[in-house]
This record gives sequence, structure tokens and C-alpha cells, in this order.
Amino acid sequence: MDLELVASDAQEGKKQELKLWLRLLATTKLMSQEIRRRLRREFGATLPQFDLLAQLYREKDGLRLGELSSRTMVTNGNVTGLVERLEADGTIIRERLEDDKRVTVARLTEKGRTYFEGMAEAHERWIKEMMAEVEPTILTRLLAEVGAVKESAQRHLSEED
Amino acid sequence: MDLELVASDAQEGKKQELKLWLRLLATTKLMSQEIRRRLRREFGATLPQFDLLAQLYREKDGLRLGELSSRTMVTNGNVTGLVERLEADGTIIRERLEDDKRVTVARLTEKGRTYFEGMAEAHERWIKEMMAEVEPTILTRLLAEVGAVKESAQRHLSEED
DNA sequence: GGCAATTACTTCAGGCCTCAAGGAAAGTCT
DNA sequence: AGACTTTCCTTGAGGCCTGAAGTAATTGCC
Repeated sequence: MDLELVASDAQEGKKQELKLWLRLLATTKLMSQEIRRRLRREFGATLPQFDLLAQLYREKDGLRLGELSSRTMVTNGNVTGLVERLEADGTIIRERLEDDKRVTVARLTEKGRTYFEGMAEAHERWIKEMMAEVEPTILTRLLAEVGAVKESAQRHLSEED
Repeated sequence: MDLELVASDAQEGKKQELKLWLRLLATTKLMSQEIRRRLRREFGATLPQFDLLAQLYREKDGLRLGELSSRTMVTNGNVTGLVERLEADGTIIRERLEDDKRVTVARLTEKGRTYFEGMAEAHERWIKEMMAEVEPTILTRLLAEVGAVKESAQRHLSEED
């Protein structure tokens, strides 16, 4: 057994996954903390709220809470609270379906629509600003490569659903 | 003005930053939810706790709460609570410095050290498993590219500290 | 029809998270 | 020394987050 090979093997390719994971985590944490701060300061909103509104924005007829839950990757119980707070300040409305009284549909109000448009514009600007120093070609490549990581992860979850 | 060019321009290079951001967010969310679930099920721990313990593990003499706060990217107020809970179940201990009675140092207990080693081993295995389908060369390239995104973002925060 | 299983949402306990305000110790300035 | 400032941590309010248990409404099966 060649010690040099073992040694280089141990320091070179080893723990690449772990390092990448930690870096991904640190990067998104850094960026979302910044986005959070700005959303709060300039719009009095939170990131989960922004995320939820973004889903509703592209569905004029609204979405059921369950659908909202899976699209935002947030648990049902959590969606209930988010929707309650957003309804309280008039951004969205919630109504029971007549056909099936179990389901509740949430929809943006007119006020909510304008409100979201302002945030979305700023949000996109902030992201571009933060990624300003990354080459466009790298950006494109990253999009694909991160996609590969996501798909790999998706195939290795414990109990599928 | 060539409409076709405009059209392809609008769909090709546009919003790459936004798309990448959303994908990064979705990927880390997916993976950390899975890690969270497993840490909880198999060790009764949470991700922030694991993160905090990892910092203490490599510092035999412990760390001041402020240092812990900046390394884990968690606010001071939050560290207080995390440390309290971890101290309560005997994983770490907290003691005031004699020289400077403002500072508190947290350190792993012997029990905490063994406990963490078990988690760390499993954690690394899970990460590798989730990234199993990503080519090693891509992994290495991603590490550098994500690093570039992080550095760009770091240079574009609102008020520096 | 009647009853079990499923589906859609809500509630709750426990923990994470931030920001802002506060208390106490140490450092600084005159 | 005494007052001002800074540093380090804690507290508290408000919101996010999950998993588990609970309540209706609907569906499916006999």
C-alpha cells in the first residue's frame, strides 16, 4: 500500500461533499439573512411571507393551503399561521370552497398584489447586486450543477412521499 | 430592433441570478429538512445544536458565547437559549471567566464529546449519500463556484461590521 | 345507508430566530 | 475618582418551524 497515495487521497478528494454542504449552507444563510433584513426594513415583511406571496402572485385564482404548503416547502401547521397573519393585514384573503368544505383557498387581494410587486422588484435587484461579481457563464453553470445536487438529494430521502 | 433577438435575450440570460438563488434556497432547504429529521430521529438533536457542538468540538478550551455566535451566524440572544438547553442535558458546560466577568465560556463535557462524535459520523455519511450521484469533478468545481458567490455576496451587504 | 379510512386544515408544545432594550463589568477620559 | 462609553451577555416580544394530535368533511366499501 502506497502511503503517499493514501495521504494525497485522504486530503484531496476526501470530505468534498461535507465541505460543499457547509459552504452551501453558509452561503444561503448569509444571503437570506441579508434579504430578510432588507425585506423587514423596507417592507415590514418576512422571507417566508414573501415566498408565500410569490406563489399566490402567479395564480390568479388562488391556491389551496395544502398546495401552498408543498410549493413553499413549509408544513401545514406553519402555513396556517402565515396565512392568518397575512390575512390580518389585508394582503390576502382566505375562503372555504363550496364544493368541498374541507379546503380553504388563499388569494392575493388587490392591495396585496401591488404590495408584492414592489417587493419583488426590489428583491430581484438585491439578488443581482449580491451576485454582481460572479461571471454570467459561471452563473449558468452553477444553475445546472446545483440542479444536479438537488436531484441527487431528492433521490436519497428516507421515506418517499 | 430584432424581435427574435430580444425574445431570446429575455429568456436566455435574464434572471439567471434569481433562478440560481431560488435553486440554492430550495436545495439547501430540502437537504437541511432531511438532515434535521434524521438528527431528531436518531439523536434527539437539532441542526443548530449540531452546528454549535461542531464549533466547540474543535476547541478543547471552549469558546466565548460571542465567538460562538459569529461562527454559527446566529444572534447573541439565540445563542443564550441554545446554550441553556444544551447545558440542561449535560452536553456542554458554561462558566464565567475570572479575569473578565462579562464573558461566559462554553465547553463540551466528556459526555458531549462522545455524543457529538456519533452524530458527526452519521452526519457525514448522510451528506455523502445525498450527493452520491454528483460527479467528483463537479463537486470540486461547485466548491469553488459557490465560494465565488459567497464572496460576492459578502461584499454587498448593507452596513459592514 | 352506515361506518371506516382518507383528506384538509388547525392546534399545541417545544425549539429556533431576530431585533431591540437592558444590566453588568471593564475600559476611557478628564 | 467619577462619569461616559463600550463590550458581553440576557431578556422579551413577535414570528417561523416542525411533528404529533385533533376536528371536520368527504370518499369508499359493504
